[in-house]
Amino acid sequence: MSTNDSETHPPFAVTVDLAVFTIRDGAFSVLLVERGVEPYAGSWALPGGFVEPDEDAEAAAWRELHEETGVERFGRHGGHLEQLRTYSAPGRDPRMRVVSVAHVAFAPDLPEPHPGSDAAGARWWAVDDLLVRTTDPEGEVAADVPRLAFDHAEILRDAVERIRAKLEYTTLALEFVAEPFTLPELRRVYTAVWGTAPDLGNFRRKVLGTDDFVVPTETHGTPSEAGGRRALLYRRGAAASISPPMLRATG
Amino acid sequence: MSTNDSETHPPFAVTVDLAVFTIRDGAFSVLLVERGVEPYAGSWALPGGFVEPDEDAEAAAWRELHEETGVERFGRHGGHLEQLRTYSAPGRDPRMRVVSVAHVAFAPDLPEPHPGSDAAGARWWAVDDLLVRTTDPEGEVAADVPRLAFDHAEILRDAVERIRAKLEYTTLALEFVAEPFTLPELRRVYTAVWGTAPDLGNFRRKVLGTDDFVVPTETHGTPSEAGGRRALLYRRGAAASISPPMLRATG
DNA sequence: ACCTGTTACGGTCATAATGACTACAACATC
DNA sequence: GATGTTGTAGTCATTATGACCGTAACAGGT
Repeated sequence: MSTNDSETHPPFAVTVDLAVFTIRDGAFSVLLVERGVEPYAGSWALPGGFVEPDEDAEAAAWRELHEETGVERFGRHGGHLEQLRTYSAPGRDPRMRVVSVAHVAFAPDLPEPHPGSDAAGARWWAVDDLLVRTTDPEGEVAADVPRLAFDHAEILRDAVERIRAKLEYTTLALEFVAEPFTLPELRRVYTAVWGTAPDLGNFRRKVLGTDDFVVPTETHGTPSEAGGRRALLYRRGAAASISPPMLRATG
Repeated sequence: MSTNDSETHPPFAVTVDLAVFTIRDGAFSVLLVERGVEPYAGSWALPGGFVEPDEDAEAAAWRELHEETGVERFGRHGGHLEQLRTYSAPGRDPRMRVVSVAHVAFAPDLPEPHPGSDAAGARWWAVDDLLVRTTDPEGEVAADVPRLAFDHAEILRDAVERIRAKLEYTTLALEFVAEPFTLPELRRVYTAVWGTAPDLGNFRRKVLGTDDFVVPTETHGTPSEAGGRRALLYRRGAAASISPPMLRATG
């Protein structure tokens, strides 16, 4: 703000919306709440709420995340929250003029959420199903997969694309796994988010070749139910970016 | 927004701020306005203003851009405007609670701006000077280089980094030049924005090797004052991304 | 103890892309 | 026509990638 100080400044409500992601049973999943009040009562939407007078948008996002999922600020379990972008179309909320600062958050397999005060329900949904439902008119998904309220389908699309892109050139995939973790576990993050599995050997070479991406431990993981050799355990390294980037399937 | 509908929603003012960039005399430059009213009267700031009830943030950004610079929506001269991020710290404006949706815009060498209604002045500043002034306590710059009002120094830093990064993997550099243009002209964009000059031959190889980045014409440019061979003229191609990216100096 | 299926790990090899150069062509000016 | 400047084209070693393959380590059954 800088000019027009003496003019009227129309009042807005400012909210935050959250696209909270995790990997559940190998599926890239997002948290939705079932709205208990109008508008869109009974519909599913991204969790969110109003920004309070004494907090900025990110603090509000953390607070809402806690209220909706019981998640504290992520500890050594990993996890990440960042601003996505702001949605401000005049008609996006039928009640009044609402500007929403959308955020993206994700963490390793989070607990089942418990609905907030005025939400009728809360659960994880597979991202792919939601995207098919909201994009493809006659996509093949389970009948109970919902459409999203407000402009949340657009927010979800943007959030997913942001995460898919950021996996390429940052180490954010680390925030999807709990320490300690194995390389195959980390690879499963990329597989779930991108929908395609990076080559096993090449993935190892890239991750281990990037300085301080992961830090090896001395111990080995527990054998998976399917048997097989036990993988070495790693911890998150301090590196934040990958260069050159690890690109998704070329096509 | 989704939950807590029945609670109070504190009123906010919503503004847009613009970081408008261009290349002037080979220097990466940003537009600032001198504030004519309190707070920060006499200080320099990014142009901006309040969002009106019937427009979204991007429309408000276009409107403010026009009011401040006289620039219409960019025509065949190139140019680009996109949302950067939203700044919402409680104390960022001393008068009241203001949330600002910052935008980044740029275009080929724009005309001299004419100050808006309640701005005392408006002019282009070299980005490097401003960054030195606001970052390095005792940096070596001309004495008249200002500090920025509000949190605009932070916004400027974020905007600059966004543009520098986007030049690597998109064709946005094209929006800094007017058609038709020569490859050396296009290279000067990268040189100005990054502060380092990409190798001449390698730059050619990359640009010409990227499908539909630029489209050659039949004619040649005018000889520069320093003489030398006349470069071939090109037009902007339809390609939007560069892959693999063109990276800045490795160090 | 041995076989079998499964998973992790460590390599190879051709190909693509890059960084650093060098040689040459086309202009202006003296 | 000599000289300086700038654009264009090509070389070559190095790096990174994609697509493999072979082997090691484990579980479970026979």
